[in-house]
This record gives sequence, structure tokens and C-alpha cells, in this order.
Amino acid sequence: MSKLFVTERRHKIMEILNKEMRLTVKRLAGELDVSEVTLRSDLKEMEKEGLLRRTHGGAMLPSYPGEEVSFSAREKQNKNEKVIIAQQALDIIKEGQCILLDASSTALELAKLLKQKNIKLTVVTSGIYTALELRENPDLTVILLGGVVRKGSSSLEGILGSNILDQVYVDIMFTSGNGFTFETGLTDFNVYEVELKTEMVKKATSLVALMDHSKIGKSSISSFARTDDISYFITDQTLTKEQYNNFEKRNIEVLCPVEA
Amino acid sequence: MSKLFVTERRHKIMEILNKEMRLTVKRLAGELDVSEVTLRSDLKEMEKEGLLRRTHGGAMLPSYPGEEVSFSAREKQNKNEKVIIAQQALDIIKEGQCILLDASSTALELAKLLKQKNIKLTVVTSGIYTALELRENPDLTVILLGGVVRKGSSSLEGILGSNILDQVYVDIMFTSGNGFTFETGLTDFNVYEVELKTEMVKKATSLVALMDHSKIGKSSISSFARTDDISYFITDQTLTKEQYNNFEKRNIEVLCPVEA
DNA sequence: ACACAATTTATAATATTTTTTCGTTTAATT
DNA sequence: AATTAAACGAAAAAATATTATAAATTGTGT
Repeated sequence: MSKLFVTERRHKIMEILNKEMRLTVKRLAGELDVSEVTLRSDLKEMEKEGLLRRTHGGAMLPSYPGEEVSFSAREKQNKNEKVIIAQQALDIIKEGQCILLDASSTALELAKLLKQKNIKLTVVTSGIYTALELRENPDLTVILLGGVVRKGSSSLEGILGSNILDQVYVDIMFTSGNGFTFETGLTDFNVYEVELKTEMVKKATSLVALMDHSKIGKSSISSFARTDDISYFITDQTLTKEQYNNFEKRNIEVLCPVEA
Repeated sequence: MSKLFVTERRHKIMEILNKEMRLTVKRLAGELDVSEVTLRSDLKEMEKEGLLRRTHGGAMLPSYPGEEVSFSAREKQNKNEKVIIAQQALDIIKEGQCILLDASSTALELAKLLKQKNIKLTVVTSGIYTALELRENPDLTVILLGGVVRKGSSSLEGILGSNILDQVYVDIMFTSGNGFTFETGLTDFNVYEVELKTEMVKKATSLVALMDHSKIGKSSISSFARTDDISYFITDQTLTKEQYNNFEKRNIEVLCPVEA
């Protein structure tokens, strides 16, 4: 097998991990034919991005809410940022609309806020936990898309369930992702999830990106929306003038907290 | 079996403990293939986290002061009946099949058993918790149907998601319900859930009813399967000769526990 | 071809996990 | 209560895995 690029290798690691749910550094080294040191640095990076959980000797899929394991510290830390983003997103939503939420944790935060509101909405989502959260509020009609469910992901995957989308008219889609650059648009790493997200983006009249500042300037493996598709870009920190201008040039409305 | 990670091992310990309610260090050492010392340190840690209570030679589930015996006993009783039914259902399933599970708690028990098996299957379900349970096992391809999610129900409702069913070939459907009589067939009370179940029944090559004895002879508001649709009827108590003959007459195979 | 940067590897020092050993404690039995 | 076998805890030893650092490799641009 020819040498892989870093990105390709990490992609492969995720593939293996998704299939097997666990992996050892040793086996990986044999399989991918690189040194263990290299893989450890891969795994370290990937853990920082929340793609997996490191253990001695290997790595496992991260555990998600709903499982008995306690939340990782990282989850909790980023929560504030997600709430800040979700609160701003609320302002865009109007009574009676039909909105689409992906399975991201930011959209889950938005769902938690919606649960407490007195506003009639139809919400379509690909996130299982998002749906479970929203159903608590009887003002909301909650539709969960169908598809493949896999360990390590609370999202539905694949386009099996996308024909539900043909049966509803969607005003706004709220989505997050693993990275955003002006060139690549919104990107994510799970190919199957991206497959579904791409379909979701197509259906939405307007697209709202929910991206915390750490994701700006990064890009992941596969893209599910071009920059031109985006109508609103919501983030948790004030942007640089240059970034701001770039958004303005493309007619994208930016929402971020006012200067502290 | 390859060496487990610490996390995995402790997870397994909890699994065993939850099932057996008690465990000995010695047996664990044999089962998990690590030294007793290692396990003792595991148990010590886990006790600190409140996951279990240490004893000489082993560990037990922690007992909570306010535990109400009556309620939990009754719960368990009901659960046992479901487990008895689910275990019999297992025998019908063959490697490589595609099965359909509804959102009933009996089907959820079946899912829990399947989670522990080493058998490759495709499982399509309308139960959210059923899907979450099954995804833990990588041998299983889990497909969740889409649809409306409502408060108080962990089932998907309505036929929105039923076109996923057109894309898979289903060998067996396992379903429960609120009532069964020979005249009305299988019945349930939630009309929207029934709407989806009806579609599911149509798709399955063979239909297996999972009904505890208390439901036999009762009938609910709407029917989702005629008696003639049923291939197997699984229950938790021995039937009367009359009931048995009635099933036989219609060519329905009955599975129930052998006389005590 | 050269220098520069990025990536990967080798190696050695650390750190973690597991087992072994052994004296002590506990529980069961006489 | 004395005896005995099993279970325990502490600490050293062994086995693995990780990190840091420097060296080697590869790719890039000039």
C-alpha cells in the first residue's frame, strides 16, 4: 500500500474505529504501516477534536450523553460556548416555522432552549437525543429522520431516511460541523453523516451555521455545504475585521456576542 | 479474546454485576483473565465511585436506604416475563437475517439479548431506545425508522418513515401489543403507532407475536395484525389446551416455557 | 541542487498498568 | 477459642505504553 497523507490516515483510523469500536496502537501500526509514535500523535490530535477517547494502549469511541459514563471535561467546558451560540439562534426562529436541526451538540443546546419556550414549531432532526429532548414540549411537533444508527454517534446516518424530507417544507436549517473555511465551506469527518447532512442542506430555504470560534479556519474531510449556501453564521466570539468583511462580501449575516 | 482496556474491563464488571447482582473476585479473575489483585484494585476504585459495594471475596450491588421493595419486586416480575419471552424469540433468529422490532418493552428486552450475542444481523426498529441499545453491538446493523416523536412515547409514530421499509427485505417482524384475541388479532391503543405498525407488518415475511399471558383475551382500540398474519406466538406461561388447539388450528406455532 | 519546513522515526527516559510475593487479616470450622 | 484456608493489602518487580528529544526522511519552493 502506498503511503497515505495525514488526513487520509486519520480518516482510515476513524473508519476502523467506527467499525470496531476500539483499536490498539499496536494493531494500527501493523495495519497502517507507520510507527506507533506517529499514531499516538494522531490519536492525541483526534482526541482533542473529540473524535475519540484515548485509553492506555489504544482508543475507543467517545461516550455520548445518555450513556452511564460521566461526561468528559471537554464536553462541559465547551457547553457555555454552545449555549451562547444557541441563544442567538433563537432570535431567528419565528412561530409556526418548520426548522431542521442536525445532530450536533450545539443544535442539542438549541433544542434545550426551545423546549422551554412557548412557541409552536415543527422541528425535524437527525439527532436522536435532540428528538428526545424536544418531545418534552407539546408545542413542538418533532419529526425524527430515519437511518442507520451506529455506536459513537447519536446521529442518524445515510440517506435511507431522507425521503421524509420530501414531505415537509423547511424554512431554516441549523447546523454545526467540525470545521469551516471560506474555500471548503462547512466540513465534517463522518462520511455517512455528511451524506445525510448534504441532503438536509438541499431542502432548507435558508441555512444557519452554528460554529464556535475554534472551528473557524479548520477543515475536515468532507464538505456538506458551500459557503454560498450559508445565510447566517453564528459564533461565540467577536470576529476579526478581516473575517467580518469576508462574510459581508458574501452576503452572510454574522451573529456574535457584542464586545465584552 | 484480546486484552481489554481498563475502561472496558470495568464496564464488563458492571455488566456482570447488574445481571448477577453479586460476584466473586475469583470467578471474575477466571472470566476476565486478569489477576485477582488487578480486580481488587478495580473493585476498590469502583466502590469509591459508588458503583458497587465491596465484600469479602467479591462485591454486590449497592443497596439504597430508600429502596421500596414492593415496587422494585413488581417491576422485576414484569421484566422477568419479558425476558422469558425474549429468550424464546432468540431461537427463531438466524445469522444474516433482517428483522424488524417494534417499540414495545418486550422487543427492547429482545434487543438487550441481541446486544450480547455474536451474530450478524440487520435490525430495523421503530423504537428509539431499542435502536440506542442495539447500536452497542458492532455485529448489528441498526436502522431506525423515521417519524413523529411524541411525549410519553419512545416509539416513532405515523407513516412518514415507512418508505425506509421499501428499501429493505424483512425476514421476521417481532411485535407486541396491548391485547390479543383470535377475533381481533393484535391490537394497541395508540392510533398513530398502530398506523406505523400496520405498515411494518405488511413488509415482514413472517410475523412473531410476543405477548405475555395477561394480554391474551383482551383487546384494545385498533388492530394492526390479523390472527392469520401471525406465524409464531410466544408467551411466558403455559397455555390451556383450548388455547393451544386454537393456535394449532390456525397453523400458528406456539412457544411457551415447559411446565414447571 | 540547495535550503526550509513538515512529517515520520528511533531512542531513551518516564509513566502506567499488571503481576508476583509475602506478611496480615478475615471468615469458616472444628 | 484455636485452627485453617481463603482473601486481602502493600510494595517490589515485570511488562507495556507514553512522552520528549533529536535525528532522519520526505516534500516544496527557489
